[in-house]
Order: sequence, then structure tokens, then C-alpha cells
Amino acid sequence: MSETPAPRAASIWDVAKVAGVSHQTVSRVVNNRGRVSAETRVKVMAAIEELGYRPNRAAAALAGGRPRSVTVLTSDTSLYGAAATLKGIEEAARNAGYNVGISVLDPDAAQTEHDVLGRLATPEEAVIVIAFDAPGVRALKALPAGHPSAAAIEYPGASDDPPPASHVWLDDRAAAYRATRYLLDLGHHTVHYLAIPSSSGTSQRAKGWQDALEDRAVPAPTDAGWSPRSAYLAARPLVADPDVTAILCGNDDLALGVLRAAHERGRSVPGDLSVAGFDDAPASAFLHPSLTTVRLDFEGLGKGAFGQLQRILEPDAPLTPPWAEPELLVRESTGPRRPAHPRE
Amino acid sequence: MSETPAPRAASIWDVAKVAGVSHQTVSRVVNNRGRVSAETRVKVMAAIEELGYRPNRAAAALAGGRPRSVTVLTSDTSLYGAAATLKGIEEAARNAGYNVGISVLDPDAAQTEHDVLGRLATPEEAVIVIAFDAPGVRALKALPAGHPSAAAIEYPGASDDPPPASHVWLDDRAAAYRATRYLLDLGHHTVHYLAIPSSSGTSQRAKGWQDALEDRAVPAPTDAGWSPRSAYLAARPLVADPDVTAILCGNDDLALGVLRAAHERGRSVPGDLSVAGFDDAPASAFLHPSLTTVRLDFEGLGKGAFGQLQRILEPDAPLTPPWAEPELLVRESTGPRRPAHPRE
DNA sequence: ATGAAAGCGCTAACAG
DNA sequence: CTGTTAGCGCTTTCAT
Repeated sequence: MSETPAPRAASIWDVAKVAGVSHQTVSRVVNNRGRVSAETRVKVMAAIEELGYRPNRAAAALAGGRPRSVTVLTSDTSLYGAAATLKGIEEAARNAGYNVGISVLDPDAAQTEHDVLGRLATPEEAVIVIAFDAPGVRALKALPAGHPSAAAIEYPGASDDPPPASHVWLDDRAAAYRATRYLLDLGHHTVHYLAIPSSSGTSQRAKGWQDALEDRAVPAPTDAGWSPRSAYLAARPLVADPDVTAILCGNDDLALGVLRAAHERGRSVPGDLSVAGFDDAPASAFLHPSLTTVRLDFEGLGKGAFGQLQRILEPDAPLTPPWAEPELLVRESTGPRRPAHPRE
Repeated sequence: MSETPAPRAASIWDVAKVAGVSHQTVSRVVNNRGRVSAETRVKVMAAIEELGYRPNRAAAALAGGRPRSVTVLTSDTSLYGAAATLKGIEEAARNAGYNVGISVLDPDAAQTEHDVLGRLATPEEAVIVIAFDAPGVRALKALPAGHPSAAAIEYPGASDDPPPASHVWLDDRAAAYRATRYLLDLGHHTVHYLAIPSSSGTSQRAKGWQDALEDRAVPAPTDAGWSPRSAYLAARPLVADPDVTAILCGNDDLALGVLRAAHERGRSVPGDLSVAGFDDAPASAFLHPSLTTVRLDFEGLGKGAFGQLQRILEPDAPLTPPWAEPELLVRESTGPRRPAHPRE
């Protein structure tokens, strides 16, 4: 059983020889560029099939062809939002025949142009930034103007001129507004907010929450990090306060920490305290109590981001279907306000 | 504010000119290959710094240099195990100066060599397969012999000769054995098992569980998929049976589904039923009840997989620190058996 | 509609 | 120790 010495992969020249044409013609049919007679095309296709030819992306990139790969810049991929967005990007990219690279942003590093570009396979490689947090936003800013890119962002800052078409986002503000109104309608006098870190000063979730509170006193938001643990810690003082009867959490992981803190303090949910989150992570419906949350279509958003990028790279690319609007899912963790003191 | 027409990135030739040496010498210092006088090296380094030079990976790959990129082949990245492993790989790779690509395997597709190789940027590109399930295993098998690769696998089948050094795994069997023994020692007459899909017929978690049961009757394992939902569905009949007092779950997500099913059926955990999982996902410690589980160091495993690959590519690469052994974390979801019928 | 030539940025041989 | 010469596989031009 002698090892065949790894027959080098078929190149465009091999295909050309088999098909009896020039390597250039092969390139033409592979890239669907320029006119090629139907007859020739068939011959070439057959040769490609026969040899199992696959184009070498590195060579194509080097020679300056249209990009066929993206690298995704993101923070911690173990967070649900980033992971789901990445999943959407990857799927859309693969279906479109793109290769996808991934590079995780260090939260402590200042993302410089040099650093960011250094993560790419090629200086011109297209980029999609998942910019839900500060490192992502910095990376996005660090990209040289004109660099092919798209981004999933938290919200287009009002300061800028119309945001580039390549930026996509979810309507966090409306989502938070809806969830808060729902809680208020349940009879809660106010709603407290446990915040995830924002990419800017102006979190749209915080804004929507605040707007919904209208003329009521707005309690100070509580910073709670990204994890169940940090939320648990941050929530302990809150759940100890009997005046707090409803808490909106920046995501489902935070809500989990709050649920735990409430339980330890002996406050029943939703009896004594209503808790709501954002995301609708797969686990949220199976918690006890199951979590009222706003479903966010990160996967669709990711596909959308890729779609925008693709249309920059290939103007005739098909339009990406729109992603879903945030949707409030009422489950067991929220209910009518029940006064802490019977005589109130 | 006229847009400067994107000054092409500095090439090795530009550096050479500035440093007053040949492009080859620059290549030598960049790759730390071949002898270069300290003096020249300094000049070159200075030029690199000055021009902000970054090597073009695509060109290097094309020219046949030592690979400096990996692509990770994996199934659904939204599952904790795969996501955490990927995270470990990415971090180790980035620290070593490698680019990482990612390609998700379609569960329904037969992974052929042609398909798998077609996912790479270059036919020779190094690969790490996360082969915890069937598609991963198929992809691994599809790689041509001699292709630079490493893999995080479920378990090295006994059928093979000594497994390649590039394969890494966690000791699932021992982990399951320990967890099951612990449950038995708590007084449970037996332990039921809710299984995740296995990459082969012989899941090591199932095996460890079975071994621990020794001469007791071994209940049939229940297939429960990967998600809380599928586990919830699969667990309903089980939790309805008062003779079932302890359930070991293939991962924490499944355990979550079981917790939910138990609650709906009115069986208290751990009073009436003990539940344990695998993974120690970040949420598990904050569930209610918090979950007894076996912590699995997927991130370390991912780093280990990359380390193995790197040592294939660069024989002098430093050794990867070993990853952690599985560790049983006893929390609130498990407790002593309490007979269903008081008079028993 | 097709072919020929040049070169992308880099590394592997070789020379010196 | 350093420079020179060939390509890697592909996509531009530009011819035909």
C-alpha cells in the first residue's frame, strides 16, 4: 500500500489542457466573466468535473480577483449574540461560496488600523465587524475608508450622516420600549434596568426603557457585565429592595443571574418580582420560571450583514431577505405587580 | 479632504529598498529562517516598522511557505462544547500568529474529500476538525492521508492502532463513571442516562455510566438530541416514572430540559429526583437548582488541538500545556435518594 | 470569442 | 551571510 505522493491539486492549466483551450478561457468560465461560447463552456465544465478542479483562493486573491473571502472581527464568541450573528454570517457566506475567517478582538487592546489589517489574510480582504461592544466599534473605526466591509452594530449614532448601507442593526430601542411598557401595564410602578456594557454611551436598550418610563422617576441603571455571574452579583442589592418589583435585563444571561439572586433572597418570580430579558436564547424557554424575553434575530442580522457586504463586492448579488423584528415573548417570569406590604 | 488613492500596502520589496538589502533578506528576517547578521536584521526591522509592513498571507501560502493559517471544521457553533473548543483554538492560533478560518459542516451532507478540501483557502491548508459528532468524524476521515491536521475527537476508537498524536480528547468515560458513582453512592438504586448523539456507536459517556452501574440492571439510555427542547421532550416519560430517581444528562443543555420536565410534573429536584450534566456551561451554576455537572475543559482542549497542529507544522514549537481533567462539581441538583412511597 | 503576456507578493532553490 | 532566479495559481491587461 504505497503512499501516492500526494498528486498536486489540479490547476487551471490542467483543466485547460484537458479541455483543449487556454487557461484564460477556463478562468472565464469559472468566474462567469466575459463571453464564452456555450460549446466551449461545456467542454471546460466537463474537464473541471473530471479533474475535480477547485480554484485556489490564495492565488485568486493574490492576482487581484474579486474577493471571495471575509474575515469576521468579533469579541468573545461565547456570548449568545455574537455567536448567533457569526452563525448567520458563516452560513450566508458559505452559501455564496465565500471563505470565512474569524478573529477575536482583545477587549483591552486599542484596535489600530495596523492591528486590524494585520488580522486579514490579504491587505484588501473584506471584513465584517460584529460591533455590539466597544472593541468592535473601535475595530470598525480603525478600518481605512474605502475598505470593503460591513458591520452589525448596536445602533447608528445620530451624530453621523446617514449611516452606510453596509451597517445593519436590530431595533433595540423599540424592543426595550415594548418590554418596559408591557411591564408597566402589568401594574408595576416602575421598571429597573440591568445593563449590558454598551458600545457607546447611548445604549438603545437603555434608551427605549427610559422612554417607556415617560414621566415616571427613572431609577439608575445597574451595570451588570455580560455573564450570569456578574449579573447575579449586581442584582443582589436590587432584589433585596421590596420596592423593586420589575427588572428588565440587557440579555437572557443577565436575567438568569437575577432569577438566581431573587431565589436566594426568597423573592418569588413572578409573584414578588417580574424579570424580563433580551435575546431568547435557546435555554430561556426552559428555565424555571421560563423567561419573558424579546426575541432578537441575530442570525438573520448576520445574514443581512453578509448580504450588504456581498452587494458591495458584487453589485448584482441578490438582495438579502430582511431579518425579523424584535418580538416580545411573554412567558412565566413576568406578572402583575403584587404589593410587598399587604396593607399598602 | 481629498481621498488619498489607497497607497498599496508595503511589500517585501519596499522594505528591502528602505533597508538597502535584497527582498530575500527581508523574507529571512520575517520568517526567522536562515542566518542573518544582527546588524542587517536591525536595519530590516527598522524598515518594517517604518513602513508598517505586514506580510501578505495569501502570497506566502501561494509561494509554498510554511502554513500560517488553519481552518476549523465544525458542526453547529452554537453548542457550548463546539463553541468553547473553537474559542480555545482561535486564541492559541492568534497568539501563534496564525489566521483562522471557520467552516460549518452540514449535518446531512456526506463529507467527501472534494467537499472538505473545497472549504480551504488553499489545497494544502492546515485543518483542525472538531469531531465530537458524526459529521465531524466524517470530515476527519475524508482528509487525505498526510494532510496537515489535528482534531478534537470524542474518543479514539479502540479499533485503530495507536491514535495519531494530533488527536486530542477529554476523558469522557472517567468523567461519566465518576458522576454515576457519585449518584449511586447517594443511595440511588440506579441512574438513568439521557444521551447526546455520539460520533460513533460507542459513546464514552454512555460507557462510563454503564461501567459504573456494574452488576446492576442498566436502564436503556434515552436519545435526547442536543437542545434543551429535545431533552425536555425526551425526558417527559422518564420523569413521570417514580422509579426514576437519578438522571445523568449528556450535557448541561439536556439537564436544563430535564429540570423543566421534572418541574412540570411536580417532581422536586433534588428531593424526588437528582439531575446531573456535563460541561459546566457558564449558566449552570446559576440555574435553580444550580446544576451538579462535570466540568469539561473544552477551551484547553482546543488550545491543545492547535498545539498539536503547530508541532506538525513547526517541529520546534513549544509544547502546549495540558488541559484540565474533567472535574465533578457537586451543586444543588443532586441529593440522596428519597423513596417515592413512604412505606417502601 | 479566445489566446498571450505580465505580474500579484512571496518563498524555494540556487548561486556567490 | 547575502543576492539572484524561478515559479506558486490566478487575474488582469492587451492582442488577435
